[in-house]
Amino acid sequence: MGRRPRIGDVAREAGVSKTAVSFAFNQPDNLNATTRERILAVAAEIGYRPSPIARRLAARRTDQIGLVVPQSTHDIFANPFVAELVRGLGDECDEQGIAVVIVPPVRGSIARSIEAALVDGLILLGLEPDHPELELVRRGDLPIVALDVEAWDGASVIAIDDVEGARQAAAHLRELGHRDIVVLLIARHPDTPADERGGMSARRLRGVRDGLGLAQEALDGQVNEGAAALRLRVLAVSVSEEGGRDAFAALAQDLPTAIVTMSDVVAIGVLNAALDAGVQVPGRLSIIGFDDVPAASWTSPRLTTVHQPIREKGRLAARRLIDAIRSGSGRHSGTDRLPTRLVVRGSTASPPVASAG
Amino acid sequence: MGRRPRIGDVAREAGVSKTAVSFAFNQPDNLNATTRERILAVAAEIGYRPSPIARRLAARRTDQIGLVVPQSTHDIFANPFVAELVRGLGDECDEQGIAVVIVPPVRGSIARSIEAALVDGLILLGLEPDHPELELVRRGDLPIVALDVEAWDGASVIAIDDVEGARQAAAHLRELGHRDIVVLLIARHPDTPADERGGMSARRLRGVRDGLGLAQEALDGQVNEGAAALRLRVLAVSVSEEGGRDAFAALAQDLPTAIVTMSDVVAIGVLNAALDAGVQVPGRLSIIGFDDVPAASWTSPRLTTVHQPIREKGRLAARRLIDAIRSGSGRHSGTDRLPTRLVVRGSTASPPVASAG
DNA sequence: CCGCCCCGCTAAACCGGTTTTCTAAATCGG
DNA sequence: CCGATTTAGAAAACCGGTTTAGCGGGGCGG
Repeated sequence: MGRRPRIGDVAREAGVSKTAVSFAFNQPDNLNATTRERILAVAAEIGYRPSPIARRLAARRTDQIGLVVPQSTHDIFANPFVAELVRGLGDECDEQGIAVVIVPPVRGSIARSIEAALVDGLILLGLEPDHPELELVRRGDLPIVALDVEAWDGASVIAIDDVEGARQAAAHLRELGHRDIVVLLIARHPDTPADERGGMSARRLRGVRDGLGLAQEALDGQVNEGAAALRLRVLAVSVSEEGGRDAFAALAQDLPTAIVTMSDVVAIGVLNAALDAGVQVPGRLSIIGFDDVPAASWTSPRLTTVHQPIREKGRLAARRLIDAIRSGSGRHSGTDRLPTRLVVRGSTASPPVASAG
Repeated sequence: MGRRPRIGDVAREAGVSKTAVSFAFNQPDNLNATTRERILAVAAEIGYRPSPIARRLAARRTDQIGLVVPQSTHDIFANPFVAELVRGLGDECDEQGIAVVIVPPVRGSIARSIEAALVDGLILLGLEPDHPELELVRRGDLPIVALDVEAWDGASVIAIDDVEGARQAAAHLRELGHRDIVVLLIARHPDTPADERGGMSARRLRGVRDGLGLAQEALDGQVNEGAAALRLRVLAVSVSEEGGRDAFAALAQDLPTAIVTMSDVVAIGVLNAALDAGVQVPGRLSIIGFDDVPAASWTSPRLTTVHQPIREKGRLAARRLIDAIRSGSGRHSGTDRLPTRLVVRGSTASPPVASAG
């Protein structure tokens, strides 16, 4: 008899039916006050608590939503952006009594973890609509909200104005007079050299080229003749401080006058590596971040960065998803595009007057 | 017929029993290869996918663990410590195919959210064993791991050497010659003025007093006569950059020469407020953090702080919890105490020679 | 006094799977 | 050729609740 008490145990002990016990917990008004009290007393006495899983099975809802991420929890949460996003999700979910569960790939397969996820809906971060492992999601009936994609059939999209943000960043550098610039894109997979073909990186790169006044066909961007010679290099790095440090190390032999990154944490890595190497920021090297996470204004110099409303993004994603879940249709759609803006702080300045090389 | 296909639909369509369908997915060896293929083909065709909830009900496990936090997700994730902890949890959980769900209070009640949590076990953060709302947890049969408590009956504990860490921080200040020090404790609830009675704050405060060579009875710590006059003030702040800024503002009229905090994010807030106010760090004001989150070495000056192995703590918590769940007994115990150590960086120095007042 | 409705509760169906028990047919050894 | 195993899958019980349909009795209006 050491097992967990079930609803039947309470019923027997209180001399009522299972229905009555269920009513006592969920629809008290269906019961005479005396009976209800007796049932609750018995339940308390034998330590009965309705099983959450059984409850959720019958209710056909889990009251949980999943945040699907393309990499391990370890890697993903190295980016302060994600913590901010979760804060935003929490704003909406805590209020609605919905729990957030993290859904990273399990043994390399994101399909597997989604398949097993105990959720009523999904928020997709860092995943493009044509991702091979998402066939199941595309055909499935689970409501989803996709973050930072161009469009997603049958799902709501929360995006930002990537192109404009990147354009402003690049224009800022151009106005300062930079002619030797490196763009650090985000490496989706460490093996993929860069992701210029589609998705967020492509959009932002387009914005950078536009802001620099470059033709878009200069895809490999070696040396490009503008007014003066303009040199644009593109690298892909992993999204972490380490990634930024690695990029700096790789560039140390032939440092540009400005580096524009697609993530503050990468920018911070570049900044720290530069400071460690005795390279002056912004005197010798200008750095631009992206996201405007809180830590972007904790550095010295504080980071010039493209601001996006991360928490608002999370809050909105949760709200759209919950709406879709409640409406019950499964398929839904619509795009919310949130504004970006360049925040000029201390990590950018004009390039050094005598540029070697 | 627009409803989601169930196991029975597949069975009927394939001309087999529900058992066979279940076997096809879970115990393929029990089935003839031909039959299995046919079942899987039918399942794929009609888009059948076993219901995760029903599965988990029958299995009597959710394959989820909860991270119970005492405040809203919004507030909790403002502290980079939490993101680091989650990274650690992920190291273990991702590998084991266990999902992590965040369990914040729902409408102010943490008991309610725990009651509804779809989990096999809980990790308790920032909660003391005598918390009034945890009666259910204490009596319940759910395995739990408590973080940063002295002891927890029937549960595993992962803790650090708080006292020694705080002692080292204080001793460091004493050696530098500071005689006017403020300690910023963590305000558990905004209304509670300080939490000196028990728990982590009490332990760390004890460590600080010890490191300063003060008698422990000087609990209200106004002015205290040591070798030279030693002034120790204690404040409680909320754990966020804002909390640190607020504390600085409150102290601006009567600034100490050193502030020791119980959280890096608070220290960063103090630092930023000081820099904004033109107060030199560490020249005029020394600041010590606690935790050594990554951001502690992103500031300038970099933060002197008490290091604790946060990710290791998370990893170990997850491991202990999963072990307890697998062992099935429910009750378990044991304490892992992880080391702390003072990391001296740039935010501490000797106090200014001519100390006004 | 009769029929109707409402109250308070029960029995049974249901949520959607897994697992145990069991049986018919096929295989095996002797 | 016969009894003992093994194989392949079916039937039914089970996981632990919620929900629907329904029933007996009391109060009410007519």
